[in-house]
Amino acid sequence: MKFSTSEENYIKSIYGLQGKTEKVNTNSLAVHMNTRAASVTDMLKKLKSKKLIEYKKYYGFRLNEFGNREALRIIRRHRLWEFFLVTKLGMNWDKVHPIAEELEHVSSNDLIKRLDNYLGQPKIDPHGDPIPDAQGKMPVLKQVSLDNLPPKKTGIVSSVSSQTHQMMEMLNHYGIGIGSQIKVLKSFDFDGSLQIKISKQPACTISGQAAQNIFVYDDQEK
Amino acid sequence: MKFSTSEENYIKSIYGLQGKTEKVNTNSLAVHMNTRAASVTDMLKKLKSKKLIEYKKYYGFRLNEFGNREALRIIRRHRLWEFFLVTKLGMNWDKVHPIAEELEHVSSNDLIKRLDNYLGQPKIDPHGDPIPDAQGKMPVLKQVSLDNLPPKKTGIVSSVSSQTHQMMEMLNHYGIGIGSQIKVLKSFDFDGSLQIKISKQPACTISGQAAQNIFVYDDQEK
DNA sequence: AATAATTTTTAGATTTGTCTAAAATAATTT
DNA sequence: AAATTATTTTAGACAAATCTAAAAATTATT
Repeated sequence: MKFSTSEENYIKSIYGLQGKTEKVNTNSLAVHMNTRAASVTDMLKKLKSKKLIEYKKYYGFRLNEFGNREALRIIRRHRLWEFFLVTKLGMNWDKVHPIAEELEHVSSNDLIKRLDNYLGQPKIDPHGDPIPDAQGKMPVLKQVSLDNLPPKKTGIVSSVSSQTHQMMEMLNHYGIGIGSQIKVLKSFDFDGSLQIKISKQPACTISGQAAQNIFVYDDQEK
Repeated sequence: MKFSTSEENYIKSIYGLQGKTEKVNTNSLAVHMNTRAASVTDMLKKLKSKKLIEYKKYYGFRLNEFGNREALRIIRRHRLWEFFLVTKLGMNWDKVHPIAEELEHVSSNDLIKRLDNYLGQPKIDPHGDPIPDAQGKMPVLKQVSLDNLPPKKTGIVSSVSSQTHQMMEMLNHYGIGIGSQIKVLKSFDFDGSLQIKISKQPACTISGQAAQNIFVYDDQEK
């Protein structure tokens, strides 16, 4: 089934809110979407008629099974595009959201399947959020900053906490990017610095400060 | 200035039609866009009020300077996305049009600039159509099928005339893709077969029939 | 429990883009 | 040149998505 851009935006927002509370109320959705309560009510009727939500007047609402599946499909598209924009086009992670907001509504399953493959089936987006798989399952991967990765264990770089010019310069220099496979060879208690190895590159050393700002997830977890 | 998806589609269609005839008439645009003449008239009023077209009632219309610039920006986006879909995601060129139709309306200049760079500033899309540059200039590059490329002259593969499984298998095998730099070392009059060299690969031989279906453009032209 | 305050819904209007049917204009034919 | 035909525009309606203002329902307060 196909949904309009507006419907998709509502679905996504409801999904986001119901994560925190059990049932969502009209006003909070209106605030979250920067619109009026009346507009929300109108859309709720439509989403109900399309069987995406449970909704009782004056009571509250939530996505049903079908609605949740749809939300996850949209979130998957959004996060894959964000990953693309950062890793392939070199945009900063704090700039990609509004563009992914537009790209996520392009509705071709084949496109998304190919994009996913092209990007190497990433599990975590550049903000560190998990990317639902094609079945709508959210990977549960714990991320740790590089200084907390046990030595000899490899991790995949999922995100970096700042994308200042200075930080990016250093990461580029060492060949560290999102998706890089990285292993801590040795950590020095003296100053917290780490000797690390990135696949197919010679070992190098980075400061503890740098390591605190690089996040990785466990390679092996299924 | 920002335009709606619908406005952009009209701009693009007018551009396409006025290429052939001098002024465009309401009915032909309606047919071209699969809509009614009345809808076209409505939109013409809006495009006129936004100063994109010259339009005199009952007479005809055409894009003005500003409208043409806008059309070329849209076409640029469309063709860059087509190039992306074919060269990066491996889609067939005869499948990419409807997806590019959606992607072309994503309106971020930074996105397009980066996409262009990422793709290597391509000049020709996978259908063999020129891609306007950032200033809206259409490159004028003559394309020839590989069997017509003079020996010792290098060309860039711009398109292939069929994307059957069999064709793609062969191209993959030889490492020939859109954007490949290719040189004819020797052509054999006996059967039309060609010995060719693709940059960074050993020389190989392809049949005359294959060569007729591979199009290249002149490397050197500015 | 009655009143006040808050939240949600309805009623009706607006904007964008579309449509059909009818009127206006232009082009063709006799 | 008058009549017929074709094209284009207008008038009025409709669907989607939004809004404001008022009414209805719920929740909180005295």
